[in-house]
Amino acid sequence: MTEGGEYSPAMISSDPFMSMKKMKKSNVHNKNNQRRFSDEQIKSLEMMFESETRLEPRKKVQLARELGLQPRQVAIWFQNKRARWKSKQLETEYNILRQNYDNLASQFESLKKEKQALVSELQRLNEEMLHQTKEQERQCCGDQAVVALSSTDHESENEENHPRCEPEEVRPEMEMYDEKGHHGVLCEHHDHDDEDGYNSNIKREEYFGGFEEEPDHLMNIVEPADSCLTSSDDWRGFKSDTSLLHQSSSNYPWWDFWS
DNA sequence: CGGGTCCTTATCATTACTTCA
DNA sequence: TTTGAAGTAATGATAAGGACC
Repeated sequence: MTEGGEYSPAMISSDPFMSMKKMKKSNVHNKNNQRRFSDEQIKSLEMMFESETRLEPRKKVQLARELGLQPRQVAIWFQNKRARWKSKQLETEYNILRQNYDNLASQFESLKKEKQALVSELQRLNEEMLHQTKEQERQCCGDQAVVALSSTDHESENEENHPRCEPEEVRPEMEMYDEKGHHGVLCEHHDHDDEDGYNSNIKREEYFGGFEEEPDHLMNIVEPADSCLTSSDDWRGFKSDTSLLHQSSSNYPWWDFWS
């Protein structure tokens, strides 16, 4: 079609199946026979749109008269503007949410690593402390060891006749708390002895179990959320749900997953 | 309830611009 | 460097269907 709004020969001959309706449809121009509005017209329309995205009929007619357009054209311009503005808004909001998500995922990863490092450090310190306890027991109970080993009633030992425990000043150091605040006191268990006759007084599996099992335990809990957070497929399917955010941030601290 | 108006959404046709051989 | 075809984004307009009066 030509700029002047006439049916071009190419239009008619190149597509014989094009309906008259469609030919007419693409042939509507304003009174100046321009297909696109002038910069001045666009500027005025934009300004009006900024102040109100919907035009009152009276204003529409007035604006159309000022710009030399049909009221219908102004209405259509506003319709298109609203629709396209809306989709742009959606895109912008999506990008913002996406950026927020990326930041959170990144923070989550660093915290996860930091937490893992702290757990390892805690485990190392526990083992070191255990070692020190053994050393102290060896030193302070060395003389009694002979007596203890010579006893024939080894199985019937109980708390009362078991004075070989740590000196008082050591006990507080043996008290431990895991991440949940569960209290673990070394030397409270006397369930079994080590092969070398030394009662470790600790069920290591019980005390460290939480830590040793932790990777799997943690993964069982964290991974689904993790994969959900990092999977682009899931992301695409993710519905923005602010109640979820509120739940996780206020009612249900996310760090509880880690304990 | 039917008609008119306006809206949203999807789509079309055209223009202007960019890319690339 | 120039040029023309192909691709693409922007834009003005229409149609369908729904909501409201």
